[in-house]
Amino acid sequence: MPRKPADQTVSRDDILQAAARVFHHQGYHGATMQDISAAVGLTAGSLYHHFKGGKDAILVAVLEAGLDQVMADVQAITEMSLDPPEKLRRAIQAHVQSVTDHVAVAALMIFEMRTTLSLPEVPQRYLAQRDQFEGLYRQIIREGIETGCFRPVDVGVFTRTLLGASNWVSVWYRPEGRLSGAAIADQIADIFLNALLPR
Amino acid sequence: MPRKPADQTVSRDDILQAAARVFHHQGYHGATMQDISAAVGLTAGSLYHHFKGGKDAILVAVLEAGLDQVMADVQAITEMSLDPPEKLRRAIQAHVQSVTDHVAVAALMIFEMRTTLSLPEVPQRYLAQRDQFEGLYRQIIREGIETGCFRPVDVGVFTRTLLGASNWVSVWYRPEGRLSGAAIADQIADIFLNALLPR
Amino acid sequence: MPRKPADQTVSRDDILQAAARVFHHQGYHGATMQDISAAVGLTAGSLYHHFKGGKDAILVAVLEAGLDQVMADVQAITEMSLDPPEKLRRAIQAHVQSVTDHVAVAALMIFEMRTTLSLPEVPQRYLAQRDQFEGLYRQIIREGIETGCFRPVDVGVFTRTLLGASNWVSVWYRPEGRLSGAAIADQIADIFLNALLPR
Amino acid sequence: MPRKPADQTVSRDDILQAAARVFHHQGYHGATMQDISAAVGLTAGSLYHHFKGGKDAILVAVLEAGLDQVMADVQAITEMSLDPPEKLRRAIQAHVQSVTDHVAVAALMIFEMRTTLSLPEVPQRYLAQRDQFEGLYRQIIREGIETGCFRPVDVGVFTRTLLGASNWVSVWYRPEGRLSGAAIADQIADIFLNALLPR
DNA sequence: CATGAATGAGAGTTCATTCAT
DNA sequence: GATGAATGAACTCTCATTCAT
Repeated sequence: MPRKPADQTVSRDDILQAAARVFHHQGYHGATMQDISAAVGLTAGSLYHHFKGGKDAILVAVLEAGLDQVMADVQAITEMSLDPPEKLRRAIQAHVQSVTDHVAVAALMIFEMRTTLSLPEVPQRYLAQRDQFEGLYRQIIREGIETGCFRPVDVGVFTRTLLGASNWVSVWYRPEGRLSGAAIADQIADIFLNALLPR
Repeated sequence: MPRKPADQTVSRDDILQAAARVFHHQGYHGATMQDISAAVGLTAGSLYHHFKGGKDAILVAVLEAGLDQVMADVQAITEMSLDPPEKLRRAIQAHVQSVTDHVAVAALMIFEMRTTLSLPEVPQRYLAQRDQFEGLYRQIIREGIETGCFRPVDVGVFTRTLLGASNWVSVWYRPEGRLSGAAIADQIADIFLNALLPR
Repeated sequence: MPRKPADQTVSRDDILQAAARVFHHQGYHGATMQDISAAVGLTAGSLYHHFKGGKDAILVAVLEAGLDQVMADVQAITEMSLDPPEKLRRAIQAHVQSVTDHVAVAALMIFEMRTTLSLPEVPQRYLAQRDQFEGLYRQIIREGIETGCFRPVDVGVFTRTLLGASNWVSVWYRPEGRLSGAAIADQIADIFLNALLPR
Repeated sequence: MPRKPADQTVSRDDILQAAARVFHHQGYHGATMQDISAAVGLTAGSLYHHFKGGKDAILVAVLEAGLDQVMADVQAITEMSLDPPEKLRRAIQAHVQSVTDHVAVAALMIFEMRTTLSLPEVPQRYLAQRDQFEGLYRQIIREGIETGCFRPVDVGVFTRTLLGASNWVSVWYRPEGRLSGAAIADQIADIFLNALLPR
């Protein structure tokens, strides 16, 4: 018994976006398929027509899409011919702005990363890409130290400190807040650049 | 890591520790009352003799205990008569070491903070304490800027950047890793102190 | 085994055959409307243009067609003027060969006969025809006993024993096996004829 | 919110018996966990306390228990020192009576044997035991032919014919019917013994 | 005729929680 | 205090079926 003369057909991307929102508000476990389907104007059963894999698959798809995007942004910067400080600054800015622009997805990457994703086999690719992303930062920092632009620091610790701080923005950023995403991005870039300044 | 003092009566603290471990491994939602009770040598039903409130209450208790502890450590430092840089360094060191010493609990503070805790009414006190904790850092930084020890930065952004980085340690720290908790703590303190150095 | 006459219009019989195959492989409940429609080159919804009654109706149609056919074969034989032993032999041969020639349908008659068909009202006619089919055998045997060709046996038990054995062929017959359908049919006829031999 | 001061504790065997009944009446797919649990005086969820494996596991357990039992009965007879005709007679009698005594389970062995059991990996053992059971009959018949007690027949076809007929009893036997299980068993044994009589 | 989007009912399962013993 | 049987609510997922296009 169908109904709904359909305002518009539902696309796979509509679902991904709705799911990101719902997951963000209620958490993966707190969100039901009903919540997600309602957010896109369907009933729970109908979701499975558009998205074969079920709840897990939706989460993974959301995360992969999100990561693909930041990854692309940051990678583009690493391939520019800039000196390490400038490269790092722009990378951080791009990264943080990406976080503020897509808080829902960014938050998911943090909060559903561990237990939700550790069981299945699917997201192996996702985790690999995460490491690769971290590698981009490590590379810039290593270069900067070698060329003397940066003072010597433990690359591993520094990179993760930087990543933790940047990701964390998704926890406290509020679109209606005092500072714009860009402003925050600048500030954070500034903090870490200063931290690397040779004395 | 002793599990059970063997045939001894089970204390409330035994449960808290076991729960922290189980929650850390499987996540709050992935952990069943059975898992927790088994980890402490009881059956699920018996847990309710110790924790009236059930699963939620256990999580909140774990988190509150954890936060109380870090809070005490850091607060003690803020009350010492030290100059802001030294105070900040010691605070960060204490904080990060607390994270590495109790990774399970620290990780829970991050991962179960949002959706798990947003529904009930109980943890209002917990959230308040979190803010208070953040306030300790803000205070130090503000002081440092006013006295000219630190270069001027946006206190809000800086504090959260610092907190994000410190909390994030619970995600990547491995006891058997290359660096000790103390070493990591030193490095992170170093990074943020440098970031505040007036030019 | 042709599946689809390629781009030709789909006939009601195509569906019946495909359905028989699919039901046989996966069982009635294990087979979805998609499976059936795919086997005939349609989408699920389109099946309803051909079979108003849905899945149930398809099964019933398959079974009725199958039963009609065996029924006709066996009935033709009963109407010949042969002595009971010869009549029985030919009936069994026809029946068993019909089973080996249409294993899928024959198996359905066994496996979906009970629970699947007991609920609805439709197949009343089908069940009546089954009884009638059994009656054909009973008649031959009764005649044989009365004329002294067969030793006296309990007609009811004997008939059902015979039917059980013949139907059961659909369970173990393999087209690529050691014995042809005809050979098996001969053997089984032989067994039951011998069983009826007066001592 | 438990209720039920419990007339008696529910045993694993209670469940198996209830399940056999329910499966028999409604078929495996037609039976819900609610039906089964209700038949034993529980709610659906409670079944999982007593039977970890779910619906599949229940069916398999029912079947295995059933097969174990017939197997034991028949095997005991094959080990007696009797001449082949007597051995076969008693085996058939035991088998058929076992069928009439446990119609529900016997019917399940037929009707849920194929599609229901073909998917999982568990019942491999069950299927193996089925073959072994068939082997018992084959052995007796082979012996009888070799010793000249039986006329030569195709052992494979004969055995399956015999098994089909015996199993089929579960389809038409009615406890309240004209003939007792024992009487039916005698008749069927009689039929097949006669069929093997050397001319 | 055929499609495919959509539905809605229902099934199996899991689990926090309770309470008599 | 501890147990374990029992509950019941929820949730994910499947599928026959319908209907606008």
